[in-house]
Amino acid sequence: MSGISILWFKRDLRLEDHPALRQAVQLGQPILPLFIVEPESWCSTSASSRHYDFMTGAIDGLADDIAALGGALCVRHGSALEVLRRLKDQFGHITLVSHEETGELWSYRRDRAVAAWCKEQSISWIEVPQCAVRRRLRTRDIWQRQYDDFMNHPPLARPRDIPWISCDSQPIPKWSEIGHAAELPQVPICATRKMALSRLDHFLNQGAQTYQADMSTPLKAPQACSRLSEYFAWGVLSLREVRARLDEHVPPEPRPAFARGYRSFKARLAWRDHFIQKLEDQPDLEQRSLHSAFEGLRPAGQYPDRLEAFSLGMTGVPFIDASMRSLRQTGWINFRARAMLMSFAAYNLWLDWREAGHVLARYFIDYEPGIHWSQVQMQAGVTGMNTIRIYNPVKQGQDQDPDGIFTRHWVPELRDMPLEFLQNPWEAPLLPTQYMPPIVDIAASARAARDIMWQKKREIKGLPETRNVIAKHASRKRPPSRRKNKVAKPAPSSSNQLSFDF
DNA sequence: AGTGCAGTTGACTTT
DNA sequence: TAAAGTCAACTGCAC
Repeated sequence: MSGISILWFKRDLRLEDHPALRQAVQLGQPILPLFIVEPESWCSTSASSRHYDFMTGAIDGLADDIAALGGALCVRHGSALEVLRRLKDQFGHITLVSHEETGELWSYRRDRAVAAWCKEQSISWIEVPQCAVRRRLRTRDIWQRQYDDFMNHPPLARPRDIPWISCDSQPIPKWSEIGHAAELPQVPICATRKMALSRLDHFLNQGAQTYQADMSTPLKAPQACSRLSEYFAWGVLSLREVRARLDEHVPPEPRPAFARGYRSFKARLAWRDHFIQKLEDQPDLEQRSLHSAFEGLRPAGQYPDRLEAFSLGMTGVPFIDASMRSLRQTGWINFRARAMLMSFAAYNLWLDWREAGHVLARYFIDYEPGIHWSQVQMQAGVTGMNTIRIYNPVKQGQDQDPDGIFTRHWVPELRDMPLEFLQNPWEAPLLPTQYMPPIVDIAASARAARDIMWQKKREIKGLPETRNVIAKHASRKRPPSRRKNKVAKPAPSSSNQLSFDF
């Protein structure tokens, strides 16, 4: 039987270390490389023009790489099922090969529809994992071993002599023709593999040295962090390639700081798959609280003015506004600031986690559904298994931006505010005239949120659902915190004896 | 060189 | 990846 293999690219836009490509080559049939611009994807509430621009750039890069090997990427626009139907009509016998996607709910449903269609048409669809996340994971107990097994396998070399075939391609639509969300400020985007590799080099030789010290400082984090997340999100770079490079790289000056940076970074790579696995195990993670007790706690649509102020960085809380404006303008901010922003939205502003989560998703150029919704739920305290962490934006500002340079840069209204009151200008003897008063009382709102959240936590303690969530999703690495041994007290020296310690 | 005391530090617990 | 509270040990200082 003479058929073709369709290599369906999704969020795996590369040829290096590409398990699905390897699989397609092994089938021995001509390979049609395909990417589908799916309208459903781009009318998602989480989607934004900056993701689209990045995807477009990555597609261009992939098309160039395929062209360099004598092939041509076929780009089609439309629903995946429709596009695949037409290709089936055109080519007759097809085999579908792709990576196992862990994405938003619409993509889960689309994959189920495609799978059903394949079954009905007797088409074989081979899905291969491209990271350590596993479909139908039975237990979290084996997670660590499974992660190591995958990551310790050497990256797959790009196959030689790929038997490409091609068919006519469609132009990629403009964002205005396909997107729903309002256009955001333009951010500089370079989605090429070349840029990804140059950032990796920079991290290996420079960033790693100050990674741990600077990653939470908004002013220094952009240089100290790897800045590879957006490439991971679209699969321009694989985690395994990066992990391999880390392991073989010799620091320029072997110093403990580099070793610490590498170790810490590697741990974060592992956390990535750990969080994506949660979405794999719970495909509606973006819509439903992991623990049902927290559903309906903060009704959506309750505070449209607060949501708007949050989105624009106009809350009157300096470090929140500085972080939000910076994120909105650049598409990236360090992890700690992300956590703080979500905490502020969920606790101080008491916004529904989905509403705030959508705003952040659209801003993050590196939006990755599995990490994002796991993190949003965790920071909003609705998983039923993580502790409640309420950030104090005044304290965070003082700790993370001690000189106030970052805050003043993004909130120029406070240019002349003395450092002492920069993070809490409402307490200054001379109130700012340009800058708005805070839209909520930070201390009062945090206290109210804390009381409600801990009350809920007490209510659900030990319930079957609570146990189930922990069994299904909790990390097994650390056993439940045990009381540490107290330092043995020295025997109380009975007054004057034995005290001749000259 | 000890005693009493206020203030600080750090480890640990609670929310 | 939090912040606030508790408690005991420690520090500096006056006497």
